[in-house]
Amino acid sequence: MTEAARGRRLGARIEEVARQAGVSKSTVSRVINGEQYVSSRAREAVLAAIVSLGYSPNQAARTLAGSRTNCIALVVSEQGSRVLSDPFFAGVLRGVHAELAGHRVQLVLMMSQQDDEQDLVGYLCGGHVDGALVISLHGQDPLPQTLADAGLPIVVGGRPLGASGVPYVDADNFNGALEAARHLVTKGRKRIATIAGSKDMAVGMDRLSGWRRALSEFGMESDLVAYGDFTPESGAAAMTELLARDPSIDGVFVAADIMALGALQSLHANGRRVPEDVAVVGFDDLALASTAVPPLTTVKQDVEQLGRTMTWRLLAELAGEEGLPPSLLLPTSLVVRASA
Amino acid sequence: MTEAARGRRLGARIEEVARQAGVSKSTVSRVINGEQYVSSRAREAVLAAIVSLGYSPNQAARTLAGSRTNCIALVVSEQGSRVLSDPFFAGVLRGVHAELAGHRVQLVLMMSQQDDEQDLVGYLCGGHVDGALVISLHGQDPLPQTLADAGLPIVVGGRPLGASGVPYVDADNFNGALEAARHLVTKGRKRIATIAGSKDMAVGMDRLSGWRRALSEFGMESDLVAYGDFTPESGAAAMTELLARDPSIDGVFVAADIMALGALQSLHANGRRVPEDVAVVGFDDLALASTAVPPLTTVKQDVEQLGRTMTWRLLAELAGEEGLPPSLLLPTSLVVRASA
DNA sequence: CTGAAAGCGCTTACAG
DNA sequence: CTGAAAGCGCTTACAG
Repeated sequence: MTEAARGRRLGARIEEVARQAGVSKSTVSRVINGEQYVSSRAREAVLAAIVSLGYSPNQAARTLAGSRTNCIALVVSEQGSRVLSDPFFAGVLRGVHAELAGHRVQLVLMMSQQDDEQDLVGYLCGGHVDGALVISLHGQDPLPQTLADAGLPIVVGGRPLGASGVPYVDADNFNGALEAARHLVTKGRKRIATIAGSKDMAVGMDRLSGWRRALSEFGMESDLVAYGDFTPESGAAAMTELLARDPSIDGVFVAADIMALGALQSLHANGRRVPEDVAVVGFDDLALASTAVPPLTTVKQDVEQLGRTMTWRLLAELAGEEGLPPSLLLPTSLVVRASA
Repeated sequence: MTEAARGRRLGARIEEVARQAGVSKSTVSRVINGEQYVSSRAREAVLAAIVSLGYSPNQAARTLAGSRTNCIALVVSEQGSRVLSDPFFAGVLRGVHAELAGHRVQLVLMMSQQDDEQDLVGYLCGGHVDGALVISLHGQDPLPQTLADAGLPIVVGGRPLGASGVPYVDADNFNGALEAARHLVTKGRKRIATIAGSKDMAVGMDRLSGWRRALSEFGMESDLVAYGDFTPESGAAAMTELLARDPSIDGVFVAADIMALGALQSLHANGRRVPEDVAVVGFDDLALASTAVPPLTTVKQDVEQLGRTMTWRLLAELAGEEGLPPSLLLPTSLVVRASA
């Protein structure tokens, strides 16, 4: 490896900046770290020297000397391969990146493989990052609790089931589903079913609760529930099951667009017209919702905003802000298209 | 910030490992770094101590002391927001991650915003990473050359136009396009056009060259060229233009599936049946190629393999391997579906 | 508001 | 094959 690649002999040291500015290393350090008690004369001299030398502090040295690492991790707790193609992941990543702009904080991407969760925890808690954003949790994943217990500042994307008291940001799934189901009632639907997500994920449960609440508001029975696993196939199977249980179904709230796609296929195969015979509302507002046949009425969640808010929350905590809300819910909105 | 979050008081130091193993810090360091001259007795004692203490070396200290950082960067040289939703990016990321597994090398994700390329270069060449993977270059981006000149080991994804002598990995665009065009000839097409990618990207030019070569093999004229910019709209516009220039077109090679989608729309709007009147071949084999109407015959490139190979090449260079090929071309394969 | 000095946890010649 | 010592480039009490 070349000297340059190892960061040696490349650019100035803090010592040279100090010399050029006519102050001590301590003062340069104070300026770099934005500390309070520095005379404006010293500050200006240091800033000028930094620019003229093209000085950039050595992060390894800063970290070792006890300050922060200026790195945060984005931890994807799941089979990495699948998740990376997920539009959810892409949206979150976009948001994280947007929020990080101008913060001089690097993003380290980590994926927990089943076999090396020990390594992951060791790395994260070993002082290599200042904090972590954790997304894509399945069921009762112990990771957030483990990290939080170790004292690492974290923010989870989506309400974690296995951890309490851990800060998280989530879409307002309950109210989104509530609005979706109300919309179906408003459209005159009398027999409204739902295709819910997995029982071991908060996102599934929260959307189911919202649907239940809406029906109970109108004194309707909430007995028509089938479960899927966020695949089109499971959506189709659930829809077929529901139609068998009650052929008079005239409305269905599907807890994810990806499952709604399967439900549309099943409805078509069973001779139902959408929305004439059965109105369908999805959730997420993926790109494919608007190109579905018919275009899907759905609940829009802003995934990029989720990434931004998680990042903001974490950076705020790292900055020592007090009184931060432990968790945050992002509003959703109903996007009405042809399917309901 | 808590002590734990700063990496202090958490786990053992090299000193404690040395004490427990009954050797010096130097020897522990040698074992950790897999050096040759360590007695097997010492090695075993150190390994045992490491396990029993749950020791994990402090990366900042290792970096500062002059060894490598064990971080590589994935640099996305473009408006981050767009790229992240791109299936190309997702595929590369998947490959990079897969190849990194077991290497104890962290991935730092960086995106070059137009305004802070200076910062980017400073960070990358400032000794914070051992090397970089650079993807998504538009036109004559000077970034690869800049990084290479600074002595940073890099591997570029896709042949860079603005840099010579910089190692890169790319799909074999020339031969892929050659095969696509030959396929059209084989199918009896007499008047074959192409919709090429932007002139300022190697991927566009290489695919165009392959198409040209195939037609020349058969003594056919390669005059029907229109250019797009890798959007469906540009594909539709280019197709419309081509049909206006020569209504007798009966085959078209489109340099990207995403543009082929637009071309299909244009053909439909102009009353052409696919493949009866005009046969269409795309490139990439995106998921949407198989669900297009009609399903698209296309040239498959393995994007995940691209990510893997880039990573392998970089790690090999960092490991000091000699005689590595400066650049690598990955084979493509024709996937025949209904459109041609 | 400022500087001298110690120390962060490793690696690496150097000497043996 | 092994150990003692210097040094990587910063930050941080401490004293002024």
